[in-house]
Order: sequence, then C-alpha cells, then structure tokens
Amino acid sequence: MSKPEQDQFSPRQSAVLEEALRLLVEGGEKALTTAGVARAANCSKESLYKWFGDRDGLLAAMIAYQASKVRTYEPAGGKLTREELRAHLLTFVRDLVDVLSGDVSLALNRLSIGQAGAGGGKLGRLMLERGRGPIGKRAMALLDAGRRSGLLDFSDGGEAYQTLYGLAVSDLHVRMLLGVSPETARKEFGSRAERAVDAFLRLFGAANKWEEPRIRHA
Amino acid sequence: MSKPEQDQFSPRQSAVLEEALRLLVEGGEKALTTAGVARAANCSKESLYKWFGDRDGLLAAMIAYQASKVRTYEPAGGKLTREELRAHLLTFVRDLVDVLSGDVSLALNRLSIGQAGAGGGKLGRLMLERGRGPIGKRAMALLDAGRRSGLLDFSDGGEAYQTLYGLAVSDLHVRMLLGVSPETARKEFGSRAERAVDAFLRLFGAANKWEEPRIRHA
DNA sequence: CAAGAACCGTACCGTACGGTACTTTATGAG
DNA sequence: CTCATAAAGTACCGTACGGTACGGTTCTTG
Repeated sequence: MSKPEQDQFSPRQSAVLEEALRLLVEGGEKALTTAGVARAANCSKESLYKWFGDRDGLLAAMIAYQASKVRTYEPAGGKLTREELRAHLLTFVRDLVDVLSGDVSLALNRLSIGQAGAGGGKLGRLMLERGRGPIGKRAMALLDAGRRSGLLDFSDGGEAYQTLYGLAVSDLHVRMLLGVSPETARKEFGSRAERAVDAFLRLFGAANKWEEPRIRHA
Repeated sequence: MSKPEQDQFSPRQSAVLEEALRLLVEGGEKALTTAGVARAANCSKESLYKWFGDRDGLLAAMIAYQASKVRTYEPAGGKLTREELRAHLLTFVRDLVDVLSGDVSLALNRLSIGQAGAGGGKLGRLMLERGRGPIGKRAMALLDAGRRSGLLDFSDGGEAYQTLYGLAVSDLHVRMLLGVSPETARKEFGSRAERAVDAFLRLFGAANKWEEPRIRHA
C-alpha cells in the first residue's frame, strides 16, 4: 500500500512526477511502468519505491502533485454588479472547460476511471476530492456572492452549481475521455461558454434584476 | 487485431460474452483475463481466440453485444401535445440516467476510457458510435417532433440536445465512473429529472405555447 | 578528510497473463 | 460405422512487469 500522506514533494520528486505525467499523457496507463519512469527520469527504481511505496503510491502521488499545482484563487467577497457576475461566470466556465480538456487532466481521469473497479478505487476518490472539490468550492463561492448581491435566486447552491456545470460541460468530458480529440471538442464547444452562462442566468437570475434576455436561437 | 465485423453472435458466443460482462462488472478490467473468461464460461481459450481473434477483439465484441441488446425504439411521428412532449422528455431523461448508472454500462465505459490512450482507442470509438449514437438519435427525433408540433423553438437540434443532456446528467456520469456508487448518485439525482425537463422547456419552449412556468426555488 | 546517507544503474526474481499447441470428447453427415 | 468438424480441457511458452538486492558514485556533514 502507498506511503502515508505527504503532500509536499522535494524538487527531485517533483521532477520525477513531472516525467511520469509526461509518460502517462503520451502513452496511457500501459506506458507507465516503474522501469519506464525510472529510465525517463534518470532515477532508480529503488528510489521510486522508497519515495512512493509501490506503483499505486506513485499514481496517487501523481494525482496529488498535479492537484497541488492548481491554484484555486478565491474571488473577492464584495458586492457584485451584473456585469461583474456575468464576467466571473464566463471565466469560470472557460477555465473549467480548459481544465477538463487539458492533456494531463484527461490522462489522470482516464487512469483513475480505468482503475476504479466496482469496489470504488482509491484513485477515483482522490480525483474527486482533489480535483472536483476545489473547483466546486470556487464556483459555489461565486454563486453565493451572486445571491448575496441580489443577482441570483436559488435555495440550493449545489443544485445551481450542478446546473451550471451541466450547461457548460454536457457530455463533452466523457466524449473526450473516450477519445474525441480535445481540439475537436473545443471547436465544437467554443461558443458554448456564453450560451451556458446566458442559459444559467435565465434559469437562476433574480427576476427583477435581469431584463429577460431575449435570445433568439437564430 | 480483432476479427472482422460480425455483429451477430451465436447463442454459445452470447453466453460467453454474458459471462465475460459479469466478470468485468465484478472485478474490473484486471479481472477480465482470457483464462478467467474461459473458466467462467466453460469454454476453451482456443475457442475464444477463434471467435474473437484476440483479447481486444473480445472486448470489442462485448461492447457490440451489449449495444445489440438495447432497443432504441422510435417514438411515433405524429403531432404532440404539450403534455405528451413533457412526458416523453421525462421518460427520456429517466431512461438516460438509468442506462448511464447501470452496472454494465459503467463497467464498459470504464474499460473503454481506461483503454483510450492519447491516440484514441478503438473501444472508445465503438462506445461513442454504438452507445451515444442511438441515444442521441432518439432524443433528436423527439426534439424535432416537438419543434414540428410548434412546442419547441431552436435552430440547432444538436445544441438543444446537448443542453438537455447537460441539464439531466451534469457531472453525474463522470462521478459514477470515478467510483461514486450508483445508489448514492441516483439518490442525489432522483428529483433531477423533472427539474431538468422544466429547465429545458424554459430555455427552449416556444414562447407562446408554454405559460412561463413560475418555479420558485423554494 | 572520513563516515555515512542518498541515490543511480543494473541485474535479478517470481509471477501472471496473452497466445499457441495438443489430446480428448462429442456431434453430425455420408 | 466412419470420418470430419467443433470445441473442451490442459499443458506449455515467451514476455513483460512489479518488486528487491547490490555495487558503485556523488553529496552532505562533522
């Protein structure tokens, strides 16, 4: 079993994990052998096992390492204007799609999903905690700010967030996980961000604050 | 490489594939060894290789076999009333969630996704064609009928379908793929179907046909 | 400088699995 | 009855990979 929680990695270890991520992105899980990582990173297998315990520990460390690179900045807590909220929602949606369509994110999600048997794998839980968690927290904070500013109307923030997520991502993520190239997907979803935010505001905008946007589906 | 397209399977072969699916659902990909399938199905490895070519052929056959079991009935083509359209949308959404949260569907998606390297695996394409394709066709036909009946207003059916899909599924599918138990997910998403359909109709309902439903998010 | 730790490179081991070959048993046609 | 085909069961082979051991080299530290 993998080594105890040790979320900080030495520079050397980070370099090794970086190399491991590169291998994973290039060749999928089958390409991620301990010998391969050692060779690519110019380190010894013995060090790998000393640092990460076993192969599963290495995989978990890769996820933790990648998650540690994502800065989940909190938006300012003050009052928001309509335009600010809309702009923040738009950047959130764009960031979300960018993250989900990133090479490394796709590779790690594939890895965790492939690993997740019926019993529910450890890696899947890690991805949910370290990946989705922070993103969701950021979005919920933004939505809450919108409500406090009188611009949004909802009772269950989770429900609102789920709706926003669904509008923004739809089946894009799974399709990419199944092999649709991120370029193709991004092209197809290029104009989706605005539409998603508009739809979200039509559904959850406080009635008196948003002149019902008249979107003609031309 | 796998055997040529041969979408029909003999009863014996179907029984073997059924057993293989059972193994996959129970233990994930690692449990799906050729020897294991042969043992569980009381057949010889030699027969497996004769029928399916190699292991990848077996995996592809499992996907094709499972897809062949799903009947994608076309809804009637006549005019729809408001209530009929809403009911059809609701059953579609419920069916969709049921399918996606099914044991076999999850296992096959995990398999295909785990297989799908950067180069885009063959299995992923199969899942997209045989799984998503028919479901999407059915939904598009329904949406089109709604538009022809003057109840829906959209120009791009694909866009409307993506919206419906996103509202209905959100990140439910990926979370289940990562290991969230279908029971948990289904509970969390139990009441979502109506909300998704309502939201969809608010977004795409023809303006004069649907008295703007005043949903208070109590 | 000396002692020790950290670590690289390589060689090694056991095993599990994909794939093949062979023998035996059943079935069905001529 | 006889022969051929199909398929079960088993034994086998090669290899690839996870994990360990060890000798040599560099780096730190007193």
